[in-house]
Amino acid sequence: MSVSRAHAVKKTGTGHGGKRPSAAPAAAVIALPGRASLTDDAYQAIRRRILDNVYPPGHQALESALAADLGISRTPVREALIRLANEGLVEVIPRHGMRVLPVSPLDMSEIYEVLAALESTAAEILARRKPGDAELKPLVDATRDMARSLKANDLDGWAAADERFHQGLVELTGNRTLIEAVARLDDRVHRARMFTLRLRPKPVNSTQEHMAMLERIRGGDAPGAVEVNRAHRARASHELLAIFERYRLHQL
Amino acid sequence: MSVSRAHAVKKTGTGHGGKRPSAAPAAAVIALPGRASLTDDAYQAIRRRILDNVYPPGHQALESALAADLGISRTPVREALIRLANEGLVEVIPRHGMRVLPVSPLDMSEIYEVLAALESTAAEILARRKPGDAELKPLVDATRDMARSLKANDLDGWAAADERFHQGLVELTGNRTLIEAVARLDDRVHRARMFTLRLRPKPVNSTQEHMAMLERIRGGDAPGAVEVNRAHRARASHELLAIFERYRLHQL
DNA sequence: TTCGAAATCAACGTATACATTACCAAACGC
DNA sequence: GCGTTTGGTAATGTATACGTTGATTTCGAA
Repeated sequence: MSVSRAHAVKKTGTGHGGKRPSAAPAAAVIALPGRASLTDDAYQAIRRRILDNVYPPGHQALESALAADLGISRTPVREALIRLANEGLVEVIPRHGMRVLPVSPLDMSEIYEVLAALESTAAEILARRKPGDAELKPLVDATRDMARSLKANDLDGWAAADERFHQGLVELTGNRTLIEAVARLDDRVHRARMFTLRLRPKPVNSTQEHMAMLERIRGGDAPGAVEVNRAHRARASHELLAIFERYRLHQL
Repeated sequence: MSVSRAHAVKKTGTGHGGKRPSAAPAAAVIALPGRASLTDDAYQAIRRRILDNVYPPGHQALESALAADLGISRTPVREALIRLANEGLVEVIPRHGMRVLPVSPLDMSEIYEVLAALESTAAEILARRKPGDAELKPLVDATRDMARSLKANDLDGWAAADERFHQGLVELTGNRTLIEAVARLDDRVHRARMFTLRLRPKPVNSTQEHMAMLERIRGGDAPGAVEVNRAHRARASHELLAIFERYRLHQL
């Protein structure tokens, strides 16, 4: 392997001096324990732009363009793209950079099918365990916030609370594999949920359904919890797909 | 072992030798249609070694060592490791290269819980669709091969056929998201299944249970198919964990 | 004009260079 | 002797270099 020439020479002006893209923040180079590698930064940044629809479905960007945008070199960008591709958010096309993957109605329906299975299992696990009120508080709070937001006509607030409920439900199981699998799928449908938020009738049923689910869980009624969840998810999926159909949204 | 690939740029030298233009158009470097990037090659190679227990759980290897092993540079190795880490097979430890992740009994139990949910959904979907004999043939064949292998005392053959059955079951749904999720989890428990194969009593029940499942699916009995699958998976999971307990296998 | 081959060029895949950082051991102070 | 410091070093994280490749354009002949 390479002989260690180590860090002896500092003289290497050529390395950076040449075309420093002004990225190098010479000031604070102190990496505190909460260090995030540039790869992580790039991953977070790109993922967020996709989820927030800054990079809409179908959006293409070259590695070099992303690198320039983020003020870093191609290497960490490439590494971030590998992760994003693995998670199904983008596709890397050999000579055309990355492409933000659309989610077709078919994908949607597939994902919802899997999500329903996973969340039903979560509901069942919880009902079997009969969690106390303290444990269930996050879910109760989320449901209350949904109702409040809805009353205030705050759709974004409603969506956030709804996500909190579903995420909390899964997290309460403590099954990290389950949590991870759900999170991964949630990322992929996030955009579509946000998009349809304002195209559909007000989600007046959800609060009720969430409360019903909590009731079953609290009472240890596992089959009941599963059934309520299944119905809830089936309705949601159906509504979403109907909107896709109506508005001809074949690519999200 | 080096990744099989034309284009042998052997640079055994010290690595310091300067930057020879390497123009050397000596040999014809014909890229065959079956193009696999070095990253893909590295991914496949490392993954296989993990699944085959060549790199056992806990095994550590430096990026440079892997690169040397495969006869490539660190870059494609790093990219492969990112994928493997994303899939939960390895962990990348900042200054210590990669580490093959063990699967604890807890992980195991989590994964089986999720797998059971996913596969039950597959069984339900199939039963609802009432597939014809032609469609079910792969599953019937796999079950038959399981019985044969078992009779011939060919445990590896049995395991392979069993995997074919479960994989085929999921694939028949056509739900790619489901297929992918299951495959990802299967990778993580593969080693443990192989390991316990010879530590447990002969799997005499499985054939019967698979046939029962097929019967329910064929007859369109969705709840029945789900129930049989659930029982099958629960038994399998329970047996596996019991063996872990008995043999104190706390890290696979 | 149209078709195809050659030239051009952009983008990537891979290799390599470089600087930083955690770790280890030896030196050092008590 | 023992904890602390410090220099050296291995290994990584990131940047850059470079050749390959596929797309695009150019150009010539029918």
